[in-house]
Amino acid sequence: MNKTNTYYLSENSTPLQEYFKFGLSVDCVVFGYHKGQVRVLLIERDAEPYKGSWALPGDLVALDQDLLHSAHEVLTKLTGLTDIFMEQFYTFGTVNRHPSGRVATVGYYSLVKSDNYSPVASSWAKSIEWFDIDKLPNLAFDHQRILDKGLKTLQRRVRYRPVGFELLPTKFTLKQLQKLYEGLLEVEFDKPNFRKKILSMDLLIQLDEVETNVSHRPAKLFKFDELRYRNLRSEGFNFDI
Amino acid sequence: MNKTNTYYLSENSTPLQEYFKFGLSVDCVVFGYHKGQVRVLLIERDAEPYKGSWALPGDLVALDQDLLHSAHEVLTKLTGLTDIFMEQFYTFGTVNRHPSGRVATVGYYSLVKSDNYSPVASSWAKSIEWFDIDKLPNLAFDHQRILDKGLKTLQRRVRYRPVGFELLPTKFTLKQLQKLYEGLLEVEFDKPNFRKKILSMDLLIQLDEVETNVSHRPAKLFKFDELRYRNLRSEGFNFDI
DNA sequence: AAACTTAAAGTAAAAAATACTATAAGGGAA
DNA sequence: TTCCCTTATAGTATTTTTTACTTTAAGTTT
Repeated sequence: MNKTNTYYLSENSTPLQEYFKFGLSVDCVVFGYHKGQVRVLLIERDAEPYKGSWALPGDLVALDQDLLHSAHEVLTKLTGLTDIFMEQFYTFGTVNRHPSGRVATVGYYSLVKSDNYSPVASSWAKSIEWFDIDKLPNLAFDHQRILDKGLKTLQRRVRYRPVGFELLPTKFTLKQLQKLYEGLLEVEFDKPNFRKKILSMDLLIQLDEVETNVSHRPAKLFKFDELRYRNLRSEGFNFDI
Repeated sequence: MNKTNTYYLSENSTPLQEYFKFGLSVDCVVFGYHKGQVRVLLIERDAEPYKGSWALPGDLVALDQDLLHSAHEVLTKLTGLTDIFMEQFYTFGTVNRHPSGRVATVGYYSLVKSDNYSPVASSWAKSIEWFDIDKLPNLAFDHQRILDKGLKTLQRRVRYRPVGFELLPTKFTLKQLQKLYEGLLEVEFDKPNFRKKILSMDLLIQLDEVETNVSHRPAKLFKFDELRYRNLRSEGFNFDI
């Protein structure tokens, strides 16, 4: 039996409504940054299937809901966060990825300061927790694959967009910035060279302040020059770390 | 009425089966390269909705079919091409993007040699044609948006993946390769330096053949070393032009 | 054979990345 | 107060990569 082209012309015997039986879900890979460590937000499922397993926060999309809206709703429900930048990265649609039916899931990722709030488990999650990216439990469904792909996307995009600056306080030291990128990209940079590279971009404004409460020479504080970044971008500049 | 979390715990009144009414489709943005011009393959619809309009080749996915498989099937049916590198780039799922129901569509793009064959319109397409990327007709559904996003993805990815090699004959000269990338990226390269850069990647096998039917010194022919590319990739090598 | 065209190899300067050294500025302990 | 410790910041030297350009080679055309 030919199952293709059904929609555009009824050339085969499969009725149209047989195609409209997909479930569509969103899964959110919420990355958090805290003291040099990248974490990811997971929930412990309190429902079958995979009851008791850890999983990415996600949910089926309602018929009258846009995808990004759905992703935001999931995130807000689980973490209380609103207005978080989220971005789609891939859609996973293998036939047997879900035991309860044919469900394709659209992956979204976001990046937040994980020490800014405490996520609260909602009703369908037994608990919710941050996990360091290198100490993950076994995950439900194909969520490990989704997480991996999300992490790769994050690491790629973080190199070409100054997304990372959003994870720091408004005033920060170059060391903090370096630690941030080292944590996100899982690499180490040479300190003097990292300084040179960042400062040569001319994207930071040096403040007349230094850090306090350190038992050594305090570092100067900087802030991100967002206006200048926008100007440079429009001139063809590409942020690249 | 709370419509969320239905799947994981029945906290609200919407029955589970109400969520399984999505249609899922794939749309293929098939780019072709011909004499310095980038083209895209479009079909003229011979069925409602948008009967008579031009559209991207695409179709609903059957419940027992994987996404990529579906995309390949569409492409094969319309163009006769098989074993073409195709890649997912984005999923479009706006609530009202499709007049006949809630349909989310997964976008795939591919790159082919457009002068290698003549695509044949299949039963549900009145005609099929190559359009230069800057002379497009009005498109059905949200296909213009899908095409735009596909083109942007292509231009980004073509820089750091040897996708472009798919557009050349198996045996090609370095000049052909250069012209190809110049066409795709809309830039010009210095010939000796382009040579050096490409050859230093060690991704080409030099053949014992030269081009024929040219009225000047014939160039050596090369072929792409796919095995070596896979090996290099796994060692962390990144193609970058 | 000379002129012409393009391939292919080579070379030298400039720029960028990398590795490392030196100095400065604070706090803490003696 | 002075010396020591730590980390910030500045600076330098080396290597690697990119860029611009020159030379030589190998074919065809006249």
